[in-house]
Amino acid sequence: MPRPAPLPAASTRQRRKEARPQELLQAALELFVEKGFAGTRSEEVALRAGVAKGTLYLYYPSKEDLLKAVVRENLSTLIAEGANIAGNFSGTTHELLVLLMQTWWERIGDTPASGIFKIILTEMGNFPDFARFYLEEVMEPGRDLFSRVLQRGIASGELREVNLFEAVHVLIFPMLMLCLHKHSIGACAQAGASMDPMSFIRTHVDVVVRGLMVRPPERPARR
Amino acid sequence: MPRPAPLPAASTRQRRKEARPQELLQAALELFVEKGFAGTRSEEVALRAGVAKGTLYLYYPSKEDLLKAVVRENLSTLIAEGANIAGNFSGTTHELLVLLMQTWWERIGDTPASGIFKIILTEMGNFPDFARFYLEEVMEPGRDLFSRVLQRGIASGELREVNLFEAVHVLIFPMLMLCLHKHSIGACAQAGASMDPMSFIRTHVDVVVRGLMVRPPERPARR
Amino acid sequence: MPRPAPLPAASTRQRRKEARPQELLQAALELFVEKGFAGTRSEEVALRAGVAKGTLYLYYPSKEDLLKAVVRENLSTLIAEGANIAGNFSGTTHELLVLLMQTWWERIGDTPASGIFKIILTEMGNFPDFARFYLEEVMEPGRDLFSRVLQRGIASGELREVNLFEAVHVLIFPMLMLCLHKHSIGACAQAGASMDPMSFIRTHVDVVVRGLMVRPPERPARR
Amino acid sequence: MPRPAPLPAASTRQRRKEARPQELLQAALELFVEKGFAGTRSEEVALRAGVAKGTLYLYYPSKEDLLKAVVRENLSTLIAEGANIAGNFSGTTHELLVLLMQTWWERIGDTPASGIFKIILTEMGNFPDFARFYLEEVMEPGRDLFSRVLQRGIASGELREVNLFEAVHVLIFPMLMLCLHKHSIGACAQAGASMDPMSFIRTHVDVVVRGLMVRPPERPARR
DNA sequence: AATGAATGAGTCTTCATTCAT
DNA sequence: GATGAATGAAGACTCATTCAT
Repeated sequence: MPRPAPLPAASTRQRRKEARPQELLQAALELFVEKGFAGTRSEEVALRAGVAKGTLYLYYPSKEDLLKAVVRENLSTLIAEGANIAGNFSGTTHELLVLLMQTWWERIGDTPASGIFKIILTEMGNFPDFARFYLEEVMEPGRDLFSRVLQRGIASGELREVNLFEAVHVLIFPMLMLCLHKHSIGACAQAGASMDPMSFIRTHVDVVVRGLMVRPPERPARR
Repeated sequence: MPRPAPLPAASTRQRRKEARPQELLQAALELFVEKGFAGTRSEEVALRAGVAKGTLYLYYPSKEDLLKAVVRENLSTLIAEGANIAGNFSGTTHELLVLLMQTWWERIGDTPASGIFKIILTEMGNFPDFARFYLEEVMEPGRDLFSRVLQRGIASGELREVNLFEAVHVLIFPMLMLCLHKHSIGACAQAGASMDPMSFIRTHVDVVVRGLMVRPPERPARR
Repeated sequence: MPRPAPLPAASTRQRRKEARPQELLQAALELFVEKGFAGTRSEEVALRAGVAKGTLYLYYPSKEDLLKAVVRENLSTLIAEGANIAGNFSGTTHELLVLLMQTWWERIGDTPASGIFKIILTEMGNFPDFARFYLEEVMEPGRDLFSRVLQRGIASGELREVNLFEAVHVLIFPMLMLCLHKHSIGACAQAGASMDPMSFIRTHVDVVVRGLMVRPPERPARR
Repeated sequence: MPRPAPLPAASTRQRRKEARPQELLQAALELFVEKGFAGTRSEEVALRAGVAKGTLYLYYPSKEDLLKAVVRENLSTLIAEGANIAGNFSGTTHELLVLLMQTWWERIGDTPASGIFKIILTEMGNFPDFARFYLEEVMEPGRDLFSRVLQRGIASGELREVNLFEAVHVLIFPMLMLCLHKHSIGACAQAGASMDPMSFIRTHVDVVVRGLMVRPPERPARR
């Protein structure tokens, strides 16, 4: 990919200016996840983003607006990723679920964006529009995605008939807890034997898919 | 000032006075869960407990101490219940797990004490001793309990050999999410189709235990 | 001066509490007049009233509300006094006007309440409801009062027919300027020969009433 | 980029540059009058003058200096006009006073410069040098001017002997109030019946001069 | 010269905590 | 013990001023 134009290379100031919103959102996400929204001072956010107190307010008119921007930013990431991953797939349902979960972990779980779940969890009560936001834009699409996958498996005879709504949550909940865990206990030094997320995901999907199968393989292939 | 009636019950005032710490802890738990620790005004706690601002400080020297008392109180509840539930049991591992989970939900999940998980999750970062507290007194005992149950199942030939540590989390994580869910989305009016926890727990344990079985029943017994 | 009743003498705290709003309004009036609303720090008001910063906010939810309370308080004083002064009077129009003006000066002009005119003047632009407030509750009643007095004089043959609206302002404007003057130049040490307000008022009314008379006295009685 | 037209007049940019200080002072005067000095943001001044925030500081080193320049500028206008208006006059004192007042209104009262009185009034307390400034350069010359006019009238037998100092203020105060009025109530939409200043001035001078006359005309000539 | 992004001192306001009653 | 008036440290936000472009 040749980059023929030597580029006028916008001045440092200009370049910073364009990057600012992202940098501030990044810093805010981290701090809101670490210390909570109310527990984070707006100056801390600015400082972590490498600017002064006042600069924050050039980009976001209030701390609350900053929070909203953080949520919007990271929620749309989630939505986009979700839709993206669904795609066309032709393997077994088991394989599809493993792929979905692993991809999701790589793209979100293993990313600062994973912190958004903690924010949503804690601030949904204080900012009711987050609830609508999250339900409509994330939870429902996510549930639908997994519902369709399970239905596909049932239709193909791979899986037995179960309460879809509940089964979907059996699949999803551990993934969410993995994110929450990462930003709570996982962030504490004391935490002993930590889990390898990828390995956990394989075990999780393996156990759940087996549990949903009409008839599991005679001889467990792996592990 | 004679107190003529020896009375089996202390005076109302006396009774209230003795109940105060409990009432304050109760109010604090609720508010800390709803709005977060930093987002809760100490006067709110007092008011919800039916006393004046100053009274709170007669019982707890600071808001932080109040939080610590809330956590200690509810964590010890957790511990006590945990030890209580384990007990001697002679049925199948599946039955034992269903019993454990249902009992746990009845005693804790369906109780205000379930909010403690949200508090722990959000405040662990700000109050590092909570981490030690929680890890040593709750998580490890809990993990051990379920580890032993699974090992029992493996030993008896019911379950296949899996990574115990991970399998335990596949069992536990959805239970924790159930609590967190209850205090976030579950508390929002907008939340659509809500889940019946008891039914979810049955499905969850059913799916996971099947997924862990050496060879699941030829004919699914239920559902 | 006997003080027969030993008086239950409400506790100092209680007594202060009841006096607070007044004391704060008093301090706020003074400072807003001296330095303008925007130029006065809310802490200054509190300090001048002898309380701490935070105490102000126990009584008035914001600096702006404090301003509104100051205006309301002093405007209602004005209104009350105005109605009071009008009264029944049986002397000449000249005498009535002198009495009105002198009373008004004693009750308001020579009082901290006189500062309200400066506040109204400067803040009317920033707080449009003050305009309505002042117009309806003060200016119009005041204009009406003086209009009626002049009409009385015209009806009795004392005064010639003039444009009432304008004549009223010829009477009123110097009185208002006297107040404004007192809180601007009058408050500056450098101001040289200062004016005796009472004397000025006599001269003012004397000149204006003569100027309005059908035929002034052959021989000026005084001065 | 050729600039073909040599142009007899300096480039637009040049012209604008030379006009800048005036434009800034004009904008500042308006805003300080509307919202007060403390209530005006320096950026607003720049924007109203059509330049960017920083440009203001190329001309005035601080907001306070800007205020001082505004006051100086408009005070010297006042002084110049004052001296200008006095002139040689040969009619009656009444005619002279009407002429003086009307000219003053045309040149100042009906001009943005009239706002200076509001600024002086409100900022005299915060900027004590304004007091000296205003007293020495405006008030005293003004008082002297009117004093001389009245003395001329007394000397000529037109006017009776009165306390000159007070009489001068009876003449001046309504003129000042006219200006203040224009920038407060007069600027509010709600204000009902507004006054025609020129008509008011005639009535005012008429009434006051009659009131000062030794013996007013047997038959009032006008109105 | 002109701009406007950035700064940080200064304000308003909140709220944990104290203490006279 | 209980109260709630009072306090003042702390935090959100503004805006005069600077300075790189």
